[in-house]
Amino acid sequence: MSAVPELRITLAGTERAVAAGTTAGQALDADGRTVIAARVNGEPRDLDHEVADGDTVEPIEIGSDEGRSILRHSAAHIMAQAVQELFPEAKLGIGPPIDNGFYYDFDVAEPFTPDDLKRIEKRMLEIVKQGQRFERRAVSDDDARAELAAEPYKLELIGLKGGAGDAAEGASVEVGAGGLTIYDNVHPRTGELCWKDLCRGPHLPTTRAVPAVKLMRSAAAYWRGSEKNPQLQRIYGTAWESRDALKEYLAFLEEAEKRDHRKLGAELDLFSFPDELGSGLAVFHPKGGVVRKEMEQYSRRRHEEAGYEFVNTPHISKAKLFETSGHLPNYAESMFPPMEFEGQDYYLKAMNCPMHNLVFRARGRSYRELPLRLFEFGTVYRYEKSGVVHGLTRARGFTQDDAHIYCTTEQMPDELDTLLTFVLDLLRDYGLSDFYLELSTRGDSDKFIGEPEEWAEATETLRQAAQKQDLDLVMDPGGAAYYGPKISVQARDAIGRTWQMSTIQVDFQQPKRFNLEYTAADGSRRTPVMLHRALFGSIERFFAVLLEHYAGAFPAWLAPVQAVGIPIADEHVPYLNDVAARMRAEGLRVEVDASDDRMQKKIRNAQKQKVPFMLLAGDDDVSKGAVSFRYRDGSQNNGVPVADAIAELRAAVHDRRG
RNA sequence: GCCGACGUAGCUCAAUUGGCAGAGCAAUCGCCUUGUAAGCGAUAGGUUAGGGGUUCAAGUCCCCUCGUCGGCUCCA
Repeated sequence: MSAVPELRITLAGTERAVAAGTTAGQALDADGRTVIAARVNGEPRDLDHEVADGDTVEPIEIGSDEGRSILRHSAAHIMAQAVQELFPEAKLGIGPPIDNGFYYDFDVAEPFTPDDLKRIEKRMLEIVKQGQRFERRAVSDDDARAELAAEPYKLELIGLKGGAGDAAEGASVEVGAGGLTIYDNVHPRTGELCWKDLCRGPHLPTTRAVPAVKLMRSAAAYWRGSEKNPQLQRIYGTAWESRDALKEYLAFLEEAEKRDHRKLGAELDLFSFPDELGSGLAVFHPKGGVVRKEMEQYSRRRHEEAGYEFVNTPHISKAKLFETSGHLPNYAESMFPPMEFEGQDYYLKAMNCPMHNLVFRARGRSYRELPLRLFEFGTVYRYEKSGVVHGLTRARGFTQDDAHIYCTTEQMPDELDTLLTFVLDLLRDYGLSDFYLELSTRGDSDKFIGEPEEWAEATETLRQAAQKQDLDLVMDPGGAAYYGPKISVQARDAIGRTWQMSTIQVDFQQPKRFNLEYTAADGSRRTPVMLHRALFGSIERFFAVLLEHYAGAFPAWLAPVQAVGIPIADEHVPYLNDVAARMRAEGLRVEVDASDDRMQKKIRNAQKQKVPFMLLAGDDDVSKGAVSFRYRDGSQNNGVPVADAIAELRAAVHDRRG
């Protein structure tokens, strides 16, 4: 590298001279293990990409988001190579990096077995050990077609190039916007070509730069994401910048499994899904009922304070109502089939809004009544496809905390503003604190109805309301409901997973379809704007989110049993019964464990039920008129006078603390 | 709905690969029990998801139905 400098590049913010032919890796002095790629003028590139005069070159580290994507994409290549070595008939689909890992789709005669996955993973580790080089090569479309003649799916992707919007998710990693490139995997010593794939890149310099990789599962997936296409076999894997990072990820998965609300629901005796009822239909047990009742009561109180009026509507209706609302033509297949009697089709309601519209329309409305906020815990039934039901988060019958707000166009900005603040405040009260907002807008599809100007205005109003909150705002183009744009509140839970919580939707359509009117101050008749909003989404779903967020250890105000009295010996039971009675008189949910079990066993049982407070009493406590606290975390506070203990419980419940 | 895996006592899991359905926990009964996560004993609990088939013999093999799980698609 003693040649006369010929190029000037920018490195770490300072300009530097390098010889012509210098690669990004050389410029960065990259080791290929921690710095595994480069960003050249903002574009990710391989380390052996030659820099040009005036380039800005930055390192990409393997542990960064971008670095992990490159690592995972490279791991997907390695997996595909292993698969084709072991299953020469396998045809390649696509293989992009995804959150926490990667996948690759294959067309094979037989689905992969867990045993196959083990063999594939073993072969992958051999490839990693070999240290094959990833080498980039530009090809013409025709050459690519010739080289990939045996890969029908790749040929299809080449044909799609340019029409990127049409391509399946992930296909852009194969064929970018520019010319086609193929990556060759080359044996480091023999120079032998081991494998190749159509790919935009970039990649790790060699397979050896994969520090930790593991195959997770296989499953079928439709080619290019369409039900109409054949199903390919997808293998999911994960790859990380270190063994420790992989271990941490696996521990996270284990923790998520422990928190699974379906599992906790059974362990804590909260709810169940009896087969006799049918798929996706839950029964809440007494303990789950307590949690649910507390959730509802608090919500109801806050809604009352916020000016909502409570309505009740039936569970079934003549078909005509849902035709008027516009739901039946569009969404008949996700409603339960109708029951027919008295010459009419009756449907189970899948949404509450049409019924609320009827409440609005029941009499003449004045502008003085607006905004009119109608609230209902409305139970709806949706015929979810059999493969999608999932515990309480995707059920076939569930109760929405549903409200519809009718207001004037002029009132809408203020209403949205206070609504969003109200929603976030309430979610915080339930213990969620980490949010971002998503704004879902109209897409190209013809499923969206209504005037573009109305959409634009509503979208802008939503955006302004969102921006007043000091939260990140993510755009979701095409994600709107067919009748209007929406804001949704996304919450991160205790272990960092995000859940879509509340939605706020603007609807210009239904007021028109239902001929909703109010009389304005000047005596004219006008059509109100309608806002749909649910905070929990569904009570069941929110229940599940809280259950997983708290890992079953609900804060005292929600806990089914807030305290358990545990006697040291039988003779202390009457004393604890008396303490418990005093606490119950204060509205606290307290039980005494008077069973034949030993005190240690009782503690274990209460601990497993995640009861917030254990109140122990033996001779010491009885003589002092006290109880000894044991908290869920194992800590203790002994000899607390009963009056203080009651005050402590009351305060914890009142403040909605642990 | 599609692909795959799975379904044994309330729960978690056995059953030597086609040869007598069993254990721990939970439940019930009894004995015992003074300090922070399992005291001891006994009893009861099953048409092996349901139905059909192959076989001298089926929890085990085959087919159908139902359900669950993991994905795909979908989520107004």
